Amino acid sequence: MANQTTSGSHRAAPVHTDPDEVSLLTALSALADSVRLQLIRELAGSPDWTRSCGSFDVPVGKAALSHHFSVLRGAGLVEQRDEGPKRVNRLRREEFDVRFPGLLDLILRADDPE
Amino acid sequence: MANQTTSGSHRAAPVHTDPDEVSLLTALSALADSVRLQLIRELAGSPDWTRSCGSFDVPVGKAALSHHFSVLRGAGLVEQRDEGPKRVNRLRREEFDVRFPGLLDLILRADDPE
DNA sequence: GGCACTGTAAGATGCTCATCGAACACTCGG
DNA sequence: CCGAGTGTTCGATGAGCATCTTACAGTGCC
Repeated sequence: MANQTTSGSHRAAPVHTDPDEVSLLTALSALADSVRLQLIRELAGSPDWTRSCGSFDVPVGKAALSHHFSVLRGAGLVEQRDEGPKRVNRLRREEFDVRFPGLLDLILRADDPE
Repeated sequence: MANQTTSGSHRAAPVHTDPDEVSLLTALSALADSVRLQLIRELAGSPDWTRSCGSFDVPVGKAALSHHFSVLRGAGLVEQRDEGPKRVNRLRREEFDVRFPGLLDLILRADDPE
């Protein structure tokens, strides 16, 4: 079989959406959730491809977690790749920033009034 | 009666929230709605204090419309003032931009892929 | 004062979505 | 080949929210 970039996996590849095809409403809806914000921030604090889905400290079960990553993929925010039994993540900084300039920076910088 | 800045109104003044007190999640949630996006865009295209609530071309009844404006006020996006029987609006561009730099510009510029 | 106009408040409804539990699929190491 | 670890899918559940209808409260004009 064609040797894939990652390392041959026989699993169903995760479905990605290019940021260019994402509507503003979709992007905002994806970001308007505390769990997903937390995921993005935590992901931003780690090097690319170093964090598996289960390695995030969020207060939801793994089913919900899987759902959230699906939403983030659909919004062009996260890219995933299978690495052995794990699915590792990468924040699509540049690409997303081209589509929605400044939005990601805003999310990562914002200090909330609490 | 005390002549107010606007012009004396005996009505309950609309409750506003300062953008500084708005959390990122609140702002994003307020923006993650097609009707409210439409309101903001239409409002941005008109001079301040020239648009009454009922003057917007959105596909909802006036009760829902009133609700949406309430959400926008709570997110520090819109300021309202009573002018006679009407309630006129103003987009809080500068103030909101200080709290969330670039966000409003992003919303107003974004061309959706359709 | 009465009436049209404008917007809010309250209650009901329906839909979307975040969540969970359980079952399943895949990978890797013994 | 089994078993532990990882993640997805499915069905169900519950909460939140956008919406509507109806009723109500101001405002201004005749």
